[in-house]
Amino acid sequence: MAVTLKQVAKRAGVSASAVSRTFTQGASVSEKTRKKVESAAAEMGYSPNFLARSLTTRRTKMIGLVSNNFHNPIFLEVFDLFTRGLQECDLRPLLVNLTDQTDPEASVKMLRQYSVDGVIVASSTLPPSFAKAFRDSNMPVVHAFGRRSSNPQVHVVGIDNVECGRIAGRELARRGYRRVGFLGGPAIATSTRDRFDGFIEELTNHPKIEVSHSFATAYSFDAGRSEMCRLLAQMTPCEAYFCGDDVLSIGAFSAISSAGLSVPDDIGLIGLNDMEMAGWENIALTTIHQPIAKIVGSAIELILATLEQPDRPPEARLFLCHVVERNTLRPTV
Amino acid sequence: MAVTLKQVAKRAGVSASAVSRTFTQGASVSEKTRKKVESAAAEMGYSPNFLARSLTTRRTKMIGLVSNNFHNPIFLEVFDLFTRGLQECDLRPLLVNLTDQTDPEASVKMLRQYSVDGVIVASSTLPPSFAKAFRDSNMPVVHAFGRRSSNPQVHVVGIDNVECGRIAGRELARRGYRRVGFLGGPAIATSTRDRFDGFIEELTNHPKIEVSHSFATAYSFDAGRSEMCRLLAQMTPCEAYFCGDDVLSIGAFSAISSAGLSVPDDIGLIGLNDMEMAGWENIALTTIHQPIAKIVGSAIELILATLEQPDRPPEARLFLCHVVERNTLRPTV
DNA sequence: AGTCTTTTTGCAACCGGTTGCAAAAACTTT
DNA sequence: AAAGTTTTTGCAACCGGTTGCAAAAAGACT
Repeated sequence: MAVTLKQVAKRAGVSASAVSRTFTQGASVSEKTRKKVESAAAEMGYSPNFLARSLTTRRTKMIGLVSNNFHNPIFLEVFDLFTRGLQECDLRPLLVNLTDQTDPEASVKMLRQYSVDGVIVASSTLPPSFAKAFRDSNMPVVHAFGRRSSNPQVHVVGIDNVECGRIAGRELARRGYRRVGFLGGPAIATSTRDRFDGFIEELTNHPKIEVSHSFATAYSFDAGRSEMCRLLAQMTPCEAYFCGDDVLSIGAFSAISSAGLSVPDDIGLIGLNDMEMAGWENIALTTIHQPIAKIVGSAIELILATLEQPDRPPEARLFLCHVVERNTLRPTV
Repeated sequence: MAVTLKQVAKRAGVSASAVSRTFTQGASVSEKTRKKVESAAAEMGYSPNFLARSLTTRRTKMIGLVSNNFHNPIFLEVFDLFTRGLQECDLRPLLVNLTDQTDPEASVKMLRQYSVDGVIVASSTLPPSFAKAFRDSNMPVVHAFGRRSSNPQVHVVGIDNVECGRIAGRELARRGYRRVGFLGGPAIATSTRDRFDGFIEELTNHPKIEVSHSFATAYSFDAGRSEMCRLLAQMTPCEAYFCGDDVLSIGAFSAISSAGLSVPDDIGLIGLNDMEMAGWENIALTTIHQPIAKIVGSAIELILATLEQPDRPPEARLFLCHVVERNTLRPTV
């Protein structure tokens, strides 16, 4: 159905190679034949078939974009940034939505079958071993929002979650809270564990502060809300909570309001991410800003570099985070 | 690098065709050679290259998923549903993010170059002509969340936006509001115009009700908020507003609270979509429910059917919407 | 005009698969 | 065991391109 190179060659009265060369960057064609080919191609509406081309060039210009965070609103921003960024580099994202059913091996196999040039794993909950599976299969891979590891096996771009935990601990201490809690995401998620560790570590410097912790079942509004309901019902709640994610904070916020308590007067909250919604005036969440545009940009840059140079040693790029003060923590005393 | 069919053939001591047939549904291979091939393939870690295969089969099993709604949280739900649904049908979404820069022709060309089997346009703001460009280029296409047209040129799956406008008008009238407003999305968006038309039409049945209207610059929180701020400043506001989208409603809500007014005591709001967030307890938006899971499911079903039978006459599948009552309209009198 | 360079060109093989066709192999039937 | 039928198999051509190579064409220089 579609016009092929051969048809164009015939029409232009040249060989197939001539046509191919006209559409290949930096190939040797005279101005005269180039013109002939171009006008024939234009008349017939020809454009080269990328997949056929990829067979010999071994480049599909497709990047597997793998994620399992389709329930956290921040990922809409992440997808927007990734798709725009990739498009600007002339790459196309082949999307993989990891559900509980899909096993890792299957997605590795699938992306290999489609010969993607590289893979970006965008998730803060998947273990490093997941990204490594792609590496083991000889695909360039970058784990965005992933965990730094002591001897990195794959490229990681993200934040220092342990440091974020410390920042949160420091901030609550600075505000004079004496009983604080950590309300994390899923206990198995690497990001949760790291944030927790940093939080605890920082607060050991403040022995007078009582610390407790609990985990929500997911990074979602509902999980945050029901975990906070549980906390409010069970015991005397803490004075302030560090929630492992903004969407958890908002869920917790909702639970606190429903219980007839006030944020920040009765209970303080600090989140993590600084997603768009955190800045909405009716939410106004005090939170730790994660520079997602930088992370995404850097992840793309890194995957591009790795396409050029596949054996580039694994690198970890971690960006700094900072507190954005809004209205969910009481003022410094 | 990757293992090829020929290498497997050699190892198994059979012809290339035998290997190919082993991996092709319904091809004729004896049990004996199939076993030989399968064990050789397993040992070598072979799996067929889909793109090479697509050259002869003319099926890539890739679907272009085109959208421009990366700022409306409901689209995270939409992407989740689409990607899961497509994966279940053994199809892969190639994502295209239409920005203001990318022109339609370019994306048609791009998806043709990648030989996608079909295209799903997921947008409530693109004109029908956009989807038609794919059709004109001989690609199966379904416009999800699109506009019904009197003589449909492409498949459309969505809701009846005019009817939604009527529902909103009827609901506000039923509650005894006497001065109501339409706060729409971008004035050029087809969905906005249709919702507006239905709203006005319905309210002509209630001549005693005063109606005004205005448009936000985008379907976004900020746009909704700033438009509502403008309305509150300029004149005596209406008693209730129909906002063209939930995220606009939430923005408007925020503006109203900031002005020291109460929803629904001072001003009532009804949205459209019923996105996840509308149900969050601290928002509790009364809104018109759009059955997105049904829409997405139906869009996938329709694209599948069109792959089988490309000349299937264009079809419009519109789903019914209904009001979900929460806390942003005053009780019926 | 003749020789030497450089550029442009087409041939043919290849990328990794699929598939129509006819021959070979395996069964049935008599 | 021979003939007929069905199933399995490999050959070779093809899908839509790219590319190394050697020959042809164009340009530079005596």
